[in-house]
Amino acid sequence: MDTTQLFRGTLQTVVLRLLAERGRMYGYELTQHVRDRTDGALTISEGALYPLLHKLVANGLLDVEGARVNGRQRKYYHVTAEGRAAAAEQVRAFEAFVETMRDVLAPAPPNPSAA
Amino acid sequence: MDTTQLFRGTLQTVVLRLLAERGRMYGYELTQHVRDRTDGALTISEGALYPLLHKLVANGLLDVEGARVNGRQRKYYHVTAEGRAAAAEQVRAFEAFVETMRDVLAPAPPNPSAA
DNA sequence: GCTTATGCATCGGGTGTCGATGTATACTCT
DNA sequence: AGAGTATACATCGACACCCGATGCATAAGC
Repeated sequence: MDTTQLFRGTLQTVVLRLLAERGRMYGYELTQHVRDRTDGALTISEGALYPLLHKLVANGLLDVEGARVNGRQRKYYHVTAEGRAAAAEQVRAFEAFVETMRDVLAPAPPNPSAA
Repeated sequence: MDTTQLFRGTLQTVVLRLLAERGRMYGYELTQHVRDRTDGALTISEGALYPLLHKLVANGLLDVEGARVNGRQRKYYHVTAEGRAAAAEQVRAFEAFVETMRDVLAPAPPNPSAA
């Protein structure tokens, strides 16, 4: 089956979080880093990443900085203050989501007698 | 923001798991049960639920059983053997997904020196 | 008799993602 | 010199999943 479906809506959180943690990264680096860090469990497709990066810049969550390294073009991204706040909030939202999911998927709910 | 986006791709897992746990339920009951169990954090829209139930039946993961209670029509669903296996697998997949997410979202990864 | 709750259902549209495709430069191997 | 691979950007068509609106029908409450 496809685990992929679950990652839907997570990409933005991942990108913001990684950039918040690591200061600045460029697109290709993001794909490689995530692939390595998850042992291939999560791979960011370029078709999803680049449009997202553009959108995040347009929304003021990221800033871009062009560069040229070893003759190759790069675009370094880093989070804005707003982006950093968004990252934190989305990580929190993810934790809440997991919590909710566990409540639903739990084998048996505890008796809701008292508070 | 919308926490809703995260639940994408989770609905099938939720439905299968609940039915595997509780034996049999009907559509409306599923929506109410999930709403109550999560204190409103997760609400299953009918526009998402009914097509899914039909699909799961078509795929052999669920069986249907028509009924009439208090003059009102109901359709009880219960998991097949295949559905039960799928439920277990999808819950496992969800746990793996969460695990992967934590690896990515973790503040700092441990040094990957030894096993 | 209107509204609310129960209970089923479909359908149009939006959104996020994949996969394919395209461009360009640098390195490696033969 | 030419082919293949890695690096690095980007777009675009198609698909899957879901929401919100809408519809039908019965029962209960006001």
